[in-house]
Amino acid sequence: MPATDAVSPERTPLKLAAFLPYRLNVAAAIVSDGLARIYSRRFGIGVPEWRVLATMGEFQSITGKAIGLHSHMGKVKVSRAVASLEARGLIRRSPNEDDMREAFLVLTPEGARLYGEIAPLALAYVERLESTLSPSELETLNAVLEKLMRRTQELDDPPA
Amino acid sequence: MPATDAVSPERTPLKLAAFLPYRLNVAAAIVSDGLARIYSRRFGIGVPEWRVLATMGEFQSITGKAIGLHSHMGKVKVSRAVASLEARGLIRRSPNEDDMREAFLVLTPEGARLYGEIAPLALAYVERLESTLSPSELETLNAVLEKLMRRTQELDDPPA
DNA sequence: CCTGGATAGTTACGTTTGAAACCAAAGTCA
DNA sequence: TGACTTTGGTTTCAAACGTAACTATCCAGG
Repeated sequence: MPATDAVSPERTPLKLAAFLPYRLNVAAAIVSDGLARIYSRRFGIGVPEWRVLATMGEFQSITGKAIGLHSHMGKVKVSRAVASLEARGLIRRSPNEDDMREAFLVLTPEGARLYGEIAPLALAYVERLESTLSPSELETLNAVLEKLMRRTQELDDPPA
Repeated sequence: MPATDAVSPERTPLKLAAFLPYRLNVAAAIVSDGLARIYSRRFGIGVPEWRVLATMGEFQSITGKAIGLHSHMGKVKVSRAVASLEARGLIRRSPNEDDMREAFLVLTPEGARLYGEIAPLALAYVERLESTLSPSELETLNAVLEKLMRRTQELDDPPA
């Protein structure tokens, strides 16, 4: 048996390369970067802007709050992305007469055109990605991601 | 058929909630946050510091460069995380006499103790996570993550 | 040797980020 | 009606980040 091992890092089998949170993060970052490479330089937008655009392509008219919920971004990030897109004339605010706190956001024609350009590229990118997976792998992946998203939030570590 | 639809966002079937890069990112973020909640407040460290610690628990003695490679972090991030851990007395630099540019980093006894505390918690966390997946799901997940990491990097979008 | 790259790591600097404070418009309730 | 709270959204501020520049060391080729 090995000599005194009292203080040295216990032989926990924690290998980073096999550690799920790490692996997930790296995979997500790589995939995300790959996609971003397609739109960031070419169209001068970042991930938050892209998420807002994507959401607005999906729902023609939508409030900032709803964008945040749908795109998993905090209100600060949404606010800034929206401001930036508005400044570039890609979206427009249409005030909600029934509640003057919020406004409906709408793609301008230029915004719609840009979205129409990026979306197919983005779809083609995931197409290429997913084509490396078998149908059953893809199905399982989606099911697993679903479970992870659901399950984790319930795991609000119970007080010792 | 619908009236003129020339400019409006084409009916691309791009639903963010079903879009792989987005889903991956969200899942990774949620999982990562769940884990971070375990160590960030309780032990006052962030993700980069945790990654360095995890790497060092795996390889008793390792250079900054190697940490970066193993933990998928840039040298700046590694440098800062290492500096912070060193300042807190959790790791120590042991100069490499054969190459004075680099130094081997080693866990101090306190560092090892801290690692010994966090690692089991981290492992228990993924345990809980993975227990929601069937063995075959887990296996597929790992295979898929592997593929995504490999494949994506090759997809350096070919010049038009 | 010594001069011109490389390489490990740090520092400087501008950008991005999120928490918390803030603002204005709605709701609540007495 | 008029306080008090809540809610959508913005702003502020300090921390975290990445790129690029820098330092110090090492390694070739001449």
